[in-house]
Amino acid sequence: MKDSESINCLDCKRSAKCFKKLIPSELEFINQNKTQILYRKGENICKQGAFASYVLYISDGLVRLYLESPSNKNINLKILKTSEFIGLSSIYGDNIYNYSTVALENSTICLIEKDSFRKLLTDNGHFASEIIKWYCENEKQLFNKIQSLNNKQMHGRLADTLIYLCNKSLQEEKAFSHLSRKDIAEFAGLSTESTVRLLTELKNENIIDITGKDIKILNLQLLKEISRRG
Amino acid sequence: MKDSESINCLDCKRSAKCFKKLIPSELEFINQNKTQILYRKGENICKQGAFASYVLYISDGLVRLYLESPSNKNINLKILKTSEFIGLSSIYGDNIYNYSTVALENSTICLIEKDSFRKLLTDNGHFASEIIKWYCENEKQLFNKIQSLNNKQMHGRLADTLIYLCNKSLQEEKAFSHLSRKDIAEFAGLSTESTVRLLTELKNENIIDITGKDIKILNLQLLKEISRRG
DNA sequence: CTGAATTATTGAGATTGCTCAATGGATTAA
DNA sequence: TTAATCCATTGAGCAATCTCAATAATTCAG
Repeated sequence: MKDSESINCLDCKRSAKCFKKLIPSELEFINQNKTQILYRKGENICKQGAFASYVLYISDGLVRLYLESPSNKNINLKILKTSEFIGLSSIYGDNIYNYSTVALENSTICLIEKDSFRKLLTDNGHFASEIIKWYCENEKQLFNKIQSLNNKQMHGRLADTLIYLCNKSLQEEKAFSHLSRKDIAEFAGLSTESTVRLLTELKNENIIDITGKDIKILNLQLLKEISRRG
Repeated sequence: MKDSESINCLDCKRSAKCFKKLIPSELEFINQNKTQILYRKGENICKQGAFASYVLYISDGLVRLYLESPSNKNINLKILKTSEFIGLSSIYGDNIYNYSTVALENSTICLIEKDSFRKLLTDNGHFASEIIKWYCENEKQLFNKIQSLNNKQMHGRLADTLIYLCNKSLQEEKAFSHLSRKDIAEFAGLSTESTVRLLTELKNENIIDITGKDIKILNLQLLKEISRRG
């Protein structure tokens, strides 16, 4: 978090690819219909089930997205970074968020009026197409998650999680420093205890290196093999 | 399947809501860039991993959509009916299908050139918005699936599956008559044997009624309670 | 109609991964 | 610094669910 002063969308240096498809008047329109808010580390940016009036855009920050369940057993779906959207899935349909998000570090979020966002979608097919690209990629990730949860046992699931969390862009964000063992477990769909046990195992086999909270993959090939075998 | 003669899109009586957003010249454009194919019961309409050049549209039929895994353990995601799309998630991104589909009964499928479909999306924001509506609904379903698989045990998962498969529109299609116990199990993410045992249990408790392949819910309230409790 | 093949059902034992409990380490507040 | 709290780790037992095997029922081809 560098500043909390509201940036004009036309000057925004952290704008997503889709915004490049807008003409100046449309960008100005968004600018008129957005608010910028600073969320502090640990604060919920949106809550599953809550009324969704805005599409959220991460102007600067790091966010964990997860599904809640009545049984108090959550599932982490992804870590979102600067220039990513939250809540695109609530543009149409029920007017509620389908998931919760929490700020992993202080984050500046742009709240864009949903109605305004919709107007841009209908007015500008190029903009809408970029959003559809996002949905395509997003769905692929959800399919991966489903396959991981349904077809793999502990080892495979944790391997999938580690491969995801160690990807280059999350490494840059030092994602692990913001995640507890419980968080990692909730990515893999495991109990915290099982996760700890497996992590120790992987460390002893020199497949990963653990330094404090940080985890580094030493043998990616082998980890991928574990993921593949399930 | 009533006929296999290619219908002109402008005359199509089974067109999805999004097509209503197209102007006649755009409909004609689709008409020029589509082919219609009859798939017989049991045939694969698309295969996960295969090259995806078309967006598929069910002109008339019933289709099961599932994810495959190397371990030969599949997951059924949904049953698609007349006027629904297959493969919308492959419009952008890798040029491959992310899932497989199989015809549950003889089905007439329209294959629409992907490039043409994309052109309509960029040209017509209202059309694109309808597709985005589809994605929103679709994502919600996937979240439900993830929550069901990750947070619930056998009873809750099977309850979810039965509630889904017994919904009014699938009832009309006699979905169960096309599904084996294994298919039901792969909806719930259970082994076939566990599924059979649980079904018998539910029948003995008069929560469902089993007549041949058909299953009817007798006590929806209780089934929902089982789903809720997980 | 009849055997062959597939699908459904049931039982018993094996396995996976969870829960609970205890302990140690780290971080925070005063 | 010292509690107090929270998080991480480890062990042991237990519960959920799968796998394997045997049998019954159904469907299908000729």
